[in-house]
This record gives sequence, structure tokens and C-alpha cells, in this order.
Amino acid sequence: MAQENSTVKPTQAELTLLNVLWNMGPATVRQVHDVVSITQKTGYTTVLKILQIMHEKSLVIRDESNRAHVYAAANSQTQTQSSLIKDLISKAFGGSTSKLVMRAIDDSTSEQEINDIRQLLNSLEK
Amino acid sequence: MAQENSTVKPTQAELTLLNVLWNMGPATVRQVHDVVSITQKTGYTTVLKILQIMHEKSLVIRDESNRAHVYAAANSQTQTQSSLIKDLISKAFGGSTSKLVMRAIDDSTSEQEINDIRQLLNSLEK
DNA sequence: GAGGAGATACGAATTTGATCGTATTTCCTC
DNA sequence: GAGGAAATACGATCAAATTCGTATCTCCTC
Repeated sequence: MAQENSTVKPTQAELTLLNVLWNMGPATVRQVHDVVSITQKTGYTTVLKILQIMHEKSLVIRDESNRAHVYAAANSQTQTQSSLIKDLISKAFGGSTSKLVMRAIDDSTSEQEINDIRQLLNSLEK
Repeated sequence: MAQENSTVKPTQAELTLLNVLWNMGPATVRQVHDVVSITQKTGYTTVLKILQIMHEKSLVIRDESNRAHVYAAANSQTQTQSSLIKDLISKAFGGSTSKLVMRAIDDSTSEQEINDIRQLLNSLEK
């Protein structure tokens, strides 16, 4: 069986592009580059190349029916976030989700964040 | 001012060795290698080299008073975990800690984990 | 103090990620 | 259908991470 999507961990640069795609929805290389260029000095062909590599890895799908290919994230943001968290938990938290949660909560500094988490917890308690 | 410890993100291989050092406490290359060898087929000089690089990066400190140098993690496991979480939150959760916490909780499958987290939350509510 | 076990130091090869220049292709527009 | 703008494809370069072979050093033991 081929490599499952959920097991592929995007690299730093790939994650940057995925964030753009999740925000914009399906987009051409130019559209992605335009957005990325706002915060980074990345060349057009660099974005193109990374998207091509991501396509090989099945991190994105693409519609080639038009001259300018349209790329879209292959996996949802939620799926990817889960995958990244799982990876971090296994490598740095001895596989313990609760340890990660504890650490994240302990580190929370912003009042807003603390309130958000508290609310989240309340809703869990039903 | 020099590079602060908390901003250095250990690589995959480095994190593996740090986990060993956190578990064992200060240890020689041979001791670290013995532990790592149980689960991986990593050569002795590879472990040595990585520890040397980590020393250059100040990820570990070492005691050179004996022939076999004794290495120890420069930062606590907690500090490093915080640093890694912070990095993940900024890159994959739009900077929102609560989003990461929510995702981690949603992903929890083990009954034990869920209980641990619930207990953690209860203690927070005082 | 010679020999050798066992340690560190050093340098090179390999792999992967990231970047970009250049070549090539495609498709309007006149 | 020729020209050119704009896209993709391709390949090379560069840096960082990982790995390990070999050289060198250190210190115990006889």
C-alpha cells in the first residue's frame, strides 16, 4: 500500500504554503506567491517548485485543466494539525497528550487565551 | 547579546539524545549510545558527533574533567517542550494556544488520557 | 615506557530542504 | 501563424542534518 496522506509531515516551507491554501481555498501558483510575497521575499519559481514537490508527495492536489494549474491542500487543516501534534507528542512528550496539554496551558500568558481555554473546558464538562 | 537558549530548536536527532539525557541525567557518549542503540542502529561516532554539535549550539553542557566527557542537557525538558509547542502553535495554529489545546483534546482517544486531562482541568478550576 | 583499549577530533559523503535561473511550453492577440 | 506574455518543467546550487570512517590522543597495565 502506498504512503498514506496522514503520515506525511509537511516541512516548514510546505506548511507555509498549506496555510495560504487553507485560507484562500484552491489557488494558482501566482495567487499563492502573491500572498507569500507579502511577508517573505520568496521567488515565484520557488513557490512553484515547492508546490510541485508537494504534489509528488500528495500534500496537495492540482487541477491541470487550465494553463495555470490550480492547487488545493490535499488534507484538511484539522487533519494536518492533528498529525503535527501527534508527531510532537511522540517525540517530545513521551506520547502523553495530557502532558502536552498541561504544558500548553501552563505556558499560556494572554488573558484571552486563558479565557478561551477555560470556556473550552467548560463546554467539555457539558 | 548571544543566542538565547530558549530560541534554539533541537533537530530530530538532537531531541532523541536530549530525551536520553533527561532520563538518565548527565552521561557519557558511551552511556547515551548504549541507550540509543536499543531502539536504533546508530553508530557510536554518530552519537558523539551530534553531541559535539549540540555542545557548539549550547544545547548541552559537558564536563571535560575526565577522559570520557560527561554531557548534560543545557535546558530543562520543560523549557524545551515549551519552546517546541510555541513553535508549533505559531506555524500551524495561527498563534492560538487554545486551538492547539482543543485539537489535542479532540484527538485524545485513550480513556486514560482523557481522565488525566479531566483531572488536570479540575485542578485548574481549583 | 610499550602496547592497547577506548576516548575524542576531524573530515568527508549522503540526504533532504529550499531557492532560483534558464529552458521550454502554451495560448492569446494581431 | 508570428510574437510575446506568462505558465510549467528542469536542473543546479547551497545549506543543514545525519552518518560514519579514520586519525589522533589519553591513560591504564604490565
